[in-house]
Amino acid sequence: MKYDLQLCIGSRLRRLSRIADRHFRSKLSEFNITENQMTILFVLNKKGKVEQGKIGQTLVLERSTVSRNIKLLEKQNYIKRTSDYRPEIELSKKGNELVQKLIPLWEETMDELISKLGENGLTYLSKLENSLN
Amino acid sequence: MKYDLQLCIGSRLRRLSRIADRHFRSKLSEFNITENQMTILFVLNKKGKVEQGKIGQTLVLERSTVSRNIKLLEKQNYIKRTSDYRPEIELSKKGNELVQKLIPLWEETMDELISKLGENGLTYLSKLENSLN
DNA sequence: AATACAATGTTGTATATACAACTTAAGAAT
DNA sequence: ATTCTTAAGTTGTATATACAACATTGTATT
Repeated sequence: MKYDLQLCIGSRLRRLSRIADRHFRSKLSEFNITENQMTILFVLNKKGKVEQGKIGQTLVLERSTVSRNIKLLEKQNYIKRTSDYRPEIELSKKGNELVQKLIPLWEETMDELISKLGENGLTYLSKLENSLN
Repeated sequence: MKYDLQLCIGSRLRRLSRIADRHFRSKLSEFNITENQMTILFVLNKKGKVEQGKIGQTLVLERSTVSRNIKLLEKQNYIKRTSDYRPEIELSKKGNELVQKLIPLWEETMDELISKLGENGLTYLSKLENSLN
């Protein structure tokens, strides 16, 4: 083999994302949401009322993934949607309150991860993102 | 917020792994296996007959994930297992033949990705791995 | 050897994701 | 305005993963 198996870029990136997710998830156990749902709530917090598709566009998520997550978040009354088709989504009051609780936890996790990654870690991550598209 | 949402390390690593996976997957459409199963086959190709747990250890995969993948690979007769409990796994003849076909495709994909990542990309990835644990 | 504990494997449940098929609406072209 | 095309949303199916519960087997202690 030209490269060693351990070099497999796919397998390694998958592993890295599992590690990072574990950090975030450990802070979310008391809330009934996932890491992914957290980032969706943050998008809504930042952008206000947006079309559903805009969320996927921001986070580069599949339409189906967004669709299902929206449904899960709505079930817990964290978001509101306007029309039936091509709805606009926004945080509910309850969702807003949740976001206020989540932000410090997310920041703690980011602090943890950044301290692990070191000063240059974020730069490396950005460089990977810039080249991989 | 202390950090910008777009900086979320979890969300970004998830996205990167999706991108890399897409590259590998596009080469796998004619075979009935996934990226993850491919790496498992490669582990078996490299290590020969191993305990199932060793696979998870090598790739840092959950026991349940390995268990289910083994089952899927066995269903297609790509691997053989010895005993019933705590089995030893190895490639079948058919599995070996598949691996021989997969290796060049995997290498092509690695070439693609490495050319995108640039010379330093792999170094950055390694640094991320070394710091994130 | 018998018991207790630890490691390993399996299975159930829930979400993440890909991809395809389908539905519905919006916009363009006439 | 009607028709056509395209974009967006939903849903079905399959795997990836986490986590918990459970089963099985090895190992250590006595």
